[in-house]
Amino acid sequence: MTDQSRPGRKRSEQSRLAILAATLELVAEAGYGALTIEGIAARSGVGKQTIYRWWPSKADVLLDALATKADLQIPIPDEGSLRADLTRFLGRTFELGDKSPVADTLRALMAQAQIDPEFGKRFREEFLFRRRDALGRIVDRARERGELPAGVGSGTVIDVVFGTLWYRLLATREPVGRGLAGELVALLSAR
Amino acid sequence: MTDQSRPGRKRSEQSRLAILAATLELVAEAGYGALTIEGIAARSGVGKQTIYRWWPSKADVLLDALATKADLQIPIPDEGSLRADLTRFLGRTFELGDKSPVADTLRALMAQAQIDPEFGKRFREEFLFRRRDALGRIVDRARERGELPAGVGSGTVIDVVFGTLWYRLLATREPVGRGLAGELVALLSAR
Amino acid sequence: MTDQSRPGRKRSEQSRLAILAATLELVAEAGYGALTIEGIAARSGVGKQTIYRWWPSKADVLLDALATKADLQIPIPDEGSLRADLTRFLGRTFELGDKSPVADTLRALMAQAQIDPEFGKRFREEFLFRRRDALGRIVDRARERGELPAGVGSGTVIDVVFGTLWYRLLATREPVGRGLAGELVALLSAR
Amino acid sequence: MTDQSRPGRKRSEQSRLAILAATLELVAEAGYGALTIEGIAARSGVGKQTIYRWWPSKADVLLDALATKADLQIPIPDEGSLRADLTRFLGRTFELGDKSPVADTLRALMAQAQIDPEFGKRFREEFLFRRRDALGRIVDRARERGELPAGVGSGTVIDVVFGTLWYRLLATREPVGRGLAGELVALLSAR
DNA sequence: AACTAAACGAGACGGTACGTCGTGTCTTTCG
DNA sequence: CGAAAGACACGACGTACCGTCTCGTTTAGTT
Repeated sequence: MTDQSRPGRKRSEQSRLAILAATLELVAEAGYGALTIEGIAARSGVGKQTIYRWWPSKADVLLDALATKADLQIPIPDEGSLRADLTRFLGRTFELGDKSPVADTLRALMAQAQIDPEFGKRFREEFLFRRRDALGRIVDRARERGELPAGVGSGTVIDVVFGTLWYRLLATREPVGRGLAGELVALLSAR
Repeated sequence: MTDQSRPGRKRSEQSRLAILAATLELVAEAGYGALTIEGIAARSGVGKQTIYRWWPSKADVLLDALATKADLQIPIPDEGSLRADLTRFLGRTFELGDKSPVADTLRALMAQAQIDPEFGKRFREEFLFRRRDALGRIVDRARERGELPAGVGSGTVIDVVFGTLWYRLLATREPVGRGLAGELVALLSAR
Repeated sequence: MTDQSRPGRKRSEQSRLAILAATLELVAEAGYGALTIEGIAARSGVGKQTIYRWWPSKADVLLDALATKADLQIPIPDEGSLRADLTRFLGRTFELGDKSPVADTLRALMAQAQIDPEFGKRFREEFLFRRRDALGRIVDRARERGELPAGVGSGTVIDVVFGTLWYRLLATREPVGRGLAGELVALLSAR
Repeated sequence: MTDQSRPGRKRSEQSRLAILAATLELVAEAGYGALTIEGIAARSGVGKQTIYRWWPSKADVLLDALATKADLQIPIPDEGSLRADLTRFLGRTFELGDKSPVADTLRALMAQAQIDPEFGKRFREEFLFRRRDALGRIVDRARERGELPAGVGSGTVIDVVFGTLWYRLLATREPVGRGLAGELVALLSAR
């Protein structure tokens, strides 16, 4: 389909990996604010053009690097109760988000999504909404089982969960510990 | 103390206002990503030095502009019930945050707070934590009245409320309508 | 010897001509300053490598294109007098050099010969010195007939003739009209 | 007039001189083909913008550097005879043009004048035509004294002199020695 | 009234990074 | 195996802003 055999040199996988690796290193070392395309190119031994050819912005490189390194795919548990599913889902999410370099990167991406509208669209569609969909499945099943309080839409439940997580990440910068999972479960369970 | 009468020319209030006005105009016209100190100076007919003299970064100018224009101070209601207090507090908050230019500015500031650690500190202390404190009073009173579910800390309640708001602002970009207030109240009330 | 039947595909005459034609078109359209190998390849529908394979620089392509298009070979007249020979030689030269695209190309080549020493060497040997030799024959015959002023070397006579032509081309950019031939003849004839 | 007192920082003479010096050094070391604005800025410890602010192209920087270093103003002699005036004028010219770095620079400027039409105009008006005017005075006086051959216009005389010099510089690259002056005088004197 | 001191608009300065263009090379596929 | 297509590392381009630094000017106290 997309990989029909075209003439011409093929994209260098080696360069691609070097770019992603260099990007993560640089963000870890000096923060997203100091990340530059020029710097990535220099560190990875690549021409700038090679970066511009394949990614529309440095935030996209970073998102790609994050996705390639940390497998962001979180399995959707199905254990028969909201309590169990949510605990497991959040536990897995915390595991990722608590690693400081991953947390820093997520912060930077969410920030850049606000400042660069084009990237914002991609970030929402390729990252945020996928996570929403995953949680959505869990919530839908819980609703069918009658585990959710009436008067609170499924969308809102999802917003509350991710909202709290992101708020801790962005605003209070407290580690999103184990306790939070229990509190959210308590709050969201029908009583 | 600080404002002891010193010799020399006084700070020009006219320049200050021109800078803040120009800043808001420019953000409204082309977005925060296109905001530059150079542009603010040109638009407001001011030397760049005058901006650097009084604000540490362009985000600080913007925060100042926002505070000067929209009164961000939200009164802390005390109507005797969590339901009433929260509804009123959120209603007042939505009023502000639903005006698109204000929402855009808040998004930009939260974004910049992630990217520029120095500004992040100021933004948290001078803006985010003040809002938290206001809501904290409401929550504390509700707790005393036993209106809150057990097993959920006051901090978490606050995180849930603001988290949901910010998440809608930053991630889903849905208008934070009236309905949300009711849903949050329902969720947070002891049952 | 050199054209022994070698294995492999033969050089494509079609590509060669397309390259030369494209080169002349591009110079005519936007000037030598805007001429690029990349542009020639694109215009002629040829891979860049094909150009690099057969010419050492874009100036060489242009020189080749000029030689292929305008026959630069000027016959050496022998009419028995310096006056007649020189008039005829210069007339034929002017015919060529007054066509604006040819003049522009010559200017560009002489310029590039100054900037790129490698090409300079080739340009001198393959173009400039051949023209010198042609005029040299005329001058030598005139000298034998005693038509040249004493005290002026043959080399200088040639330098004066070509120097004046090139100077008009490069510096004053005046059309090298008919009159000039007469004046040069007058100046160079023994009196 | 032009130097009316304007607000703002003044142009830095130190930077200007550093730029001109660096330019000459770089041309001398690696040739005009390797001269870059970037290189000049680096060598002179100046920002690129400072160069772009004051000169329209690197050739203009070089022309300025040449004019500042070697005083290109050649005095117009008036000794009463074409022979004496011309000998002196050419002698002074040779002195300059025989210094290899000056010769190389002149070659490069004349070349660039062909490739960049904008610079070409400036080079002709600010350099070539001034030299022509100087020689023009000498020729005019000679004409009044009847020292020039009839049938050869003053403009052509000038073209012959400068043409021969430039041709030697650009094409044969022979040193323009003393002998040439004598031969030109012989050729141009009425007989 | 003279003096001092700070803030002001203007704008040049040394820098850094941008995103683009062209170079010359290398790799792949096709004829 | 030549030739198209096109990716690659590299280097320079010319521009935009950064934050700093003079300038000459204006405005307030302080002597």
